[in-house]
Amino acid sequence: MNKRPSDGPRPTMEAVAKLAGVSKITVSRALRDSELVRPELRDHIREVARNAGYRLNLAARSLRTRRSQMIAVVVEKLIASDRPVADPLVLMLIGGLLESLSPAGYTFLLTTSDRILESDAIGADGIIMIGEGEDGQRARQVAELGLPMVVWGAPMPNAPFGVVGSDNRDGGRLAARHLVDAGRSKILFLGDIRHPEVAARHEGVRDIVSASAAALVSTIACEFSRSGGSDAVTQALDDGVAFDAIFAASDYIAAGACGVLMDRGLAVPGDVAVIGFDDNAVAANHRPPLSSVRQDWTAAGRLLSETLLEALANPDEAMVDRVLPVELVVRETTAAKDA
Amino acid sequence: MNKRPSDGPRPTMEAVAKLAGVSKITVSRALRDSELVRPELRDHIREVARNAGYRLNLAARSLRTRRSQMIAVVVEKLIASDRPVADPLVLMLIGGLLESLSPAGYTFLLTTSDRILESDAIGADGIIMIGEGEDGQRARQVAELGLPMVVWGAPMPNAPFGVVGSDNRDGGRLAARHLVDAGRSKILFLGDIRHPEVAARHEGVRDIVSASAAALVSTIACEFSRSGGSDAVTQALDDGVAFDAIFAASDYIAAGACGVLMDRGLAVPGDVAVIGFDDNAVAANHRPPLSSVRQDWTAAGRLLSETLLEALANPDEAMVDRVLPVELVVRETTAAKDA
DNA sequence: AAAATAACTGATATCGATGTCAATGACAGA
DNA sequence: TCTGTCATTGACATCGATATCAGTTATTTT
Repeated sequence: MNKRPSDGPRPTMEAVAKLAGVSKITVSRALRDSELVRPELRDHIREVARNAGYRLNLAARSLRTRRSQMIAVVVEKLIASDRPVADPLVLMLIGGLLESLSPAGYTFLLTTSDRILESDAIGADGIIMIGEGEDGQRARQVAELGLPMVVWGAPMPNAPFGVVGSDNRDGGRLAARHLVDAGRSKILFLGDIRHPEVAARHEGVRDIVSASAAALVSTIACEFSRSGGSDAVTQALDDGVAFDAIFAASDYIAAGACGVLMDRGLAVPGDVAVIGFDDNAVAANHRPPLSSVRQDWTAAGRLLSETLLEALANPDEAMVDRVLPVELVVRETTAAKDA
Repeated sequence: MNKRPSDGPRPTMEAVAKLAGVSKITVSRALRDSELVRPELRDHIREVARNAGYRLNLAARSLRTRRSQMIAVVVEKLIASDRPVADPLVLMLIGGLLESLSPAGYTFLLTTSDRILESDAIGADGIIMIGEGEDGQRARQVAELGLPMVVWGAPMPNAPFGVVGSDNRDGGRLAARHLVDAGRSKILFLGDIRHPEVAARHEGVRDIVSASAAALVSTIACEFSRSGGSDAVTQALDDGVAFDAIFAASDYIAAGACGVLMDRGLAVPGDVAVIGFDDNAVAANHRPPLSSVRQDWTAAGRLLSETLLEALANPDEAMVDRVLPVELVVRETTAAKDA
């Protein structure tokens, strides 16, 4: 049997040491695979420990070693029903994080930025933050805590933390070029460019239109939600803006936009081509299937944690920002104009 | 200024005590709002602590109090690209958990069942598990760790843990009754009934058909994914099963099913009515909009954590299972047959 | 065979907080 | 003046692990 016999409190190292006839420090070493302990003795101790149902006390270890082996993962808000952070993609990112943090012996503390700022204790060795907040203010505040930190977002000058993010500008370029190639010439941009990542996408779009015959006819700020998209398109239509293509900063926005267009009798992609961003489940399930720009969130998670782990290992070196490539996913909402 | 002046290591209580001219135990009490300390002195100590940039060392506290104030939240797997657990709904649940765990002073450790089982230390005061795994095996294994535990799923007899879940059977009933009311009589059930929650939905459906003129013509096991749904329907069609309604165990399955039906020239809901389960973003964004059975995940999160916190407070009392109501959401895929 | 080296194992102090119980001073009542 | 009570504050031990340095044997070297 490999459970402890009695149901009393769990044994400590001291107890295991007594059972195995050695000192507790030797138990400590044996369990940590130290070469200082004779192999047979080590195995013996391990067996004794297992039979006794021994489990390491993390609090004690952390206190002594001054490392908690925990990483705080900070999200802006979890259930703001329509922010991008409530997206399944965030789960993928978290999956990627788990995948690389766990083998390195780290566990994973989930919080929001509000909470980590107000709490009087942290108990993590480092921070991974998902989304910088408008202008990166939020990230700067969290960085004040003084822990090594990496954030997912757009690179910022003079940031006191590392940044990992998708190549948003290139994403904007890919999408815009695709629209232009499909014969579109009047692009409507939906998204809030105060958000650094969206700003980068916007620049990408401008890179393309300024080098072609197409034009960026209007930019309308909106929330990252279905209703944000519908409202924005409604406004554009009511304002009499003429456009034959929409670049939306998220798939949700794109879906909302499509809905309004079709309700008003405009064909997608016949009259207006639409492309989203993220390539989430909504895009693939949309009718007609939505073209989009895919971000590789699992890879993102891995890269974030790798970057942080490196920083933890070399506290003195400055952190490097990293950029992940994005990929154009062509579906039906961006078919060529004449097709 | 409210940051510590020098960049040395953070001060301990001992240091704060020296600065404030008291003993460290008094500092401890002051920071914990004990009435044992004279109010003015308490305020003074707090100010000194803040100016010194003092932060409580959680490891030390945990070691002494034998409580970590952390709850492990265990998910089956995070990125099995198409399992329900990779659903945004899980994020809502997590949001609900955070919402009630944080005010109670608990933080939140995210892991998978694999990892919690293999690790040699836990460091949490209790466990919340999302999904029991097939037959509840997984949950039983995790329960062996000996920590208070609550799982999200279907109630099980003799479980060594508390169970909180939606009223799946009633969900099955609501959906089936709705289909019957819409004039359907040959229902196809898509979902794996080895999964306890799906089994309960299946029973609910049978409750209704056995009390009406309708029939449950076939039950086909499939994965919780779009492709699972397409495969299952394809099989049913190829086998020559005759049906005019589909109950799918998730919205993804339903979406996959609709795709195949329409590709084969069958109208939804004209020829076949389809209803999903969960009511996630895919359902609302589907064309035509998908009817579904909604689970309130945020409430679920709250209920899970409340149940666990109660168990933590009264270790001796047995845990009670709890059931959350579900709600029928009627959209277009289940319009009446003759309409 | 003596001395030097290697290979293990152990004793002690320590990480930073808090529970327990003792000590101090102020003040009321006898 | 002396004792008892209340209100505060402090000393000490302790939670369970690990770093450091000091032993204790084997093993090799000369």
